[in-house]
Amino acid sequence: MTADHPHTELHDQAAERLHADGQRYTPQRRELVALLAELDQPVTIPALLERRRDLAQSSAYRNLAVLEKAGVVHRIVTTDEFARYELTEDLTEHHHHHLICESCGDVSDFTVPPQVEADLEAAVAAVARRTGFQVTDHRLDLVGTCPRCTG
Amino acid sequence: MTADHPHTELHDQAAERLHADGQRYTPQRRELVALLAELDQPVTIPALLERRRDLAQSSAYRNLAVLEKAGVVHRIVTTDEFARYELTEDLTEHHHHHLICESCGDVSDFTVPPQVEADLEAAVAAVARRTGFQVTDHRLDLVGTCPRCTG
DNA sequence: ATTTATGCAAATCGTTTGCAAACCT
DNA sequence: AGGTTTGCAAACGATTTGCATAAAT
Repeated sequence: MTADHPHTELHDQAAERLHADGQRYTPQRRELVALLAELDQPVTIPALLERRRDLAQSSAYRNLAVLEKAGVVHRIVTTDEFARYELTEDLTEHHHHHLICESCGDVSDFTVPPQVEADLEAAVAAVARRTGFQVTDHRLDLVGTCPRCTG
Repeated sequence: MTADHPHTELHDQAAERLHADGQRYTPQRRELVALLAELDQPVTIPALLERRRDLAQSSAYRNLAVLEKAGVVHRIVTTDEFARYELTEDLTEHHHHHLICESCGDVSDFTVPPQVEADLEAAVAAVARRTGFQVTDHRLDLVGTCPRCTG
């Protein structure tokens, strides 16, 4: 992070959520949050470790689990063997969905028009009502081939 | 399977797709397809093995991979540690989405009204055009708690 | 006969965990 | 001091793979 702390609010919120969950916002956890904010795309743990060689693998796994439980990060499982992490939507204030590349495993974000999103929400609510399922999250993933892999 | 073969067409299609992929429709593969048709819900491999004790674990993994590559089954990865398999949509002729229970890991199917689905398709096509991403599949998952786990 | 499928047991690899040292407060 | 976090190395567990046997063509 640079000297003028562009993500102060982000870190404050992260700290608050961790404390609410009885956890500390340690330097390493802060570093993980900063890194995720910087990368702005769901990232695998190996990729995180490559970026920050000072992070111990086991601590990264443990801390991301802690951050997930506190609602600071979101864990995404795609079709490949790696889990990916990103900041939760309400921290980035950016509701979005995922483009999953079957070829390289890369995940990027996209949004749909508010109108479609609203219809989707309504349909989701209807399903919830009908089935008795308590919906906490909806995910719209597009699976296919990213431009880089298409060639 | 019963004597009057209620799923003849299903097996014919499965056989055709495997052959198109240079693979055989062996008895064990047929059994897996029959089992998936019967269960009518995405199932983990341990669950399949429990139902059919005669299936070797490694063969189940291998054959489901073969069936997936041939486009007969679809592999679903949720947040828990097990992958789940179901017949592909165009074999069951039933476009649907998934309700994923965070508590018990169970996955069930649901559909949205045709209108919403159509809007969704259109939005997806627009995203594809805009991003250059080649979309082969879209998935709408609702994550939450199923009625059984709600109590 | 030759290729392909199967089953067992062993290997693989992302992730988790035990434990001792370092770090808070 | 008392509890938490960290890092290393070892353990775990779903999935994959090597290899010898069985089946299919």
